[in-house]
Amino acid sequence: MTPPPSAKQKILDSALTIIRAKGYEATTVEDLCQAAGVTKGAFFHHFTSKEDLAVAAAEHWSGVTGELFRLAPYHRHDDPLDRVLGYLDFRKALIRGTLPEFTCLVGTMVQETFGTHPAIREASRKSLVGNAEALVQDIDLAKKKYAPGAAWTSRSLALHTQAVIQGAFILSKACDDPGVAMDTIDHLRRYLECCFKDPNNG
Amino acid sequence: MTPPPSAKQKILDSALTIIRAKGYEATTVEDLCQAAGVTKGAFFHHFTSKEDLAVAAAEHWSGVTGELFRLAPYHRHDDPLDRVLGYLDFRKALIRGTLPEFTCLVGTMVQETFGTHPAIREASRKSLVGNAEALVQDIDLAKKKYAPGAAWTSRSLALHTQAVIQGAFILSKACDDPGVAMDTIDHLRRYLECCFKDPNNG
DNA sequence: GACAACATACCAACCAGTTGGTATGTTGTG
DNA sequence: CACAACATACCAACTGGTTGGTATGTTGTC
Repeated sequence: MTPPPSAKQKILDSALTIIRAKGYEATTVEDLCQAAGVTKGAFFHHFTSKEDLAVAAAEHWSGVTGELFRLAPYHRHDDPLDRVLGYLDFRKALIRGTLPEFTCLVGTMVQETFGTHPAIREASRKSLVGNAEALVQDIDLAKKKYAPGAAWTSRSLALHTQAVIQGAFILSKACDDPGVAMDTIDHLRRYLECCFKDPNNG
Repeated sequence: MTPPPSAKQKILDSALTIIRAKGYEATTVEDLCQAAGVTKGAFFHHFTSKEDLAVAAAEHWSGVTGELFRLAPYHRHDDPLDRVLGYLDFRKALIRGTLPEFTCLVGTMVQETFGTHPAIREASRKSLVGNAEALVQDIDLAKKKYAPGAAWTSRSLALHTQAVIQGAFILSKACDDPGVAMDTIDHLRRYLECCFKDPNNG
């Protein structure tokens, strides 16, 4: 049924894991080849450079996570605010296992490469902003319903959710404790409830 | 009066700038030596390894930023909530110049090294948690005054502020736009106001 | 047989760390 | 004070292993 995974797919899948565990610079091409079970010839057949692989990995990440959120159950709620809060509950539920398993590839990469690899920065930006944009519509509907006069924009609040989630990962990494990320998402959820409770807030 | 800066100090100061711009792994020992105007011999006289330098740089960073916040004007407010909000205004005001100039050294380093360099992770944790702990007392006083029955702990909220600020930097790096970080700090400020407005919130 | 998908063998550049040395204090002692 | 013994701060040159990337096969398939 499913065709055997090609070398390209195996490299991309390995990249998600290894770069999240070691970072972009510390990950060598040979690390990726070994994890994928292919040779360097195969690697440079499919990618022109290590940077090219990182850009492709960011796009692969966008595809994987985009699909994950698109199919998630929180979209079933009738109320747009329930969908927004359900997104946060879903993000919190994803925090399990080891840190490299639940933290964000593009957040990790952009931290290292924003000043040195513009192509990776841009691919990371697209992924992060794409996640935010998937939220804007529901935030906008909830705003019209519950807080039409609020000072903040839906786009700004959507970007804020992504920033908080990224920050939660950094603190978790520093403390080597997934619980710190969960606590921060709890605070974020409380903020959103607050945003939609009183239209004069903000 | 002030003695000429020693090689060690020059290396540490250079490290703050260069590691923030390029990340830990991409920064070479020679990069640091060149920026500091010293030789590799001097480097390895003062630091046993590149990792050792990173730990020392994180501690240097803690000292520099700790002093900056300790001397900042927001402590003058009589009301503890004003001091907490004043801290956020101060953090926002620090966002100027280029990204490597205002983003956080330890947040950058821990992202790359949490799984590979435990000593750097621990030094980064101490710096981040230290920043949070400097806030806990004022948050606690404000909580007793304005929201004694709130569900959240002062420590958890203090850690949350640090997480949001770190996340703000990541989004700014991805978008190559300091304004994104400012917007996120505005949201954080609104959240804190909300936390202390109604003791039933949370 | 032409072309894509790989594998093998290899290289030049780079990089963390070493070596062997000099110059300038500092300290203990008669 | 004088002077030996030692420590600190620093430098220039070198090294051995690593790394991104290349050049050249080989193999399966249309």
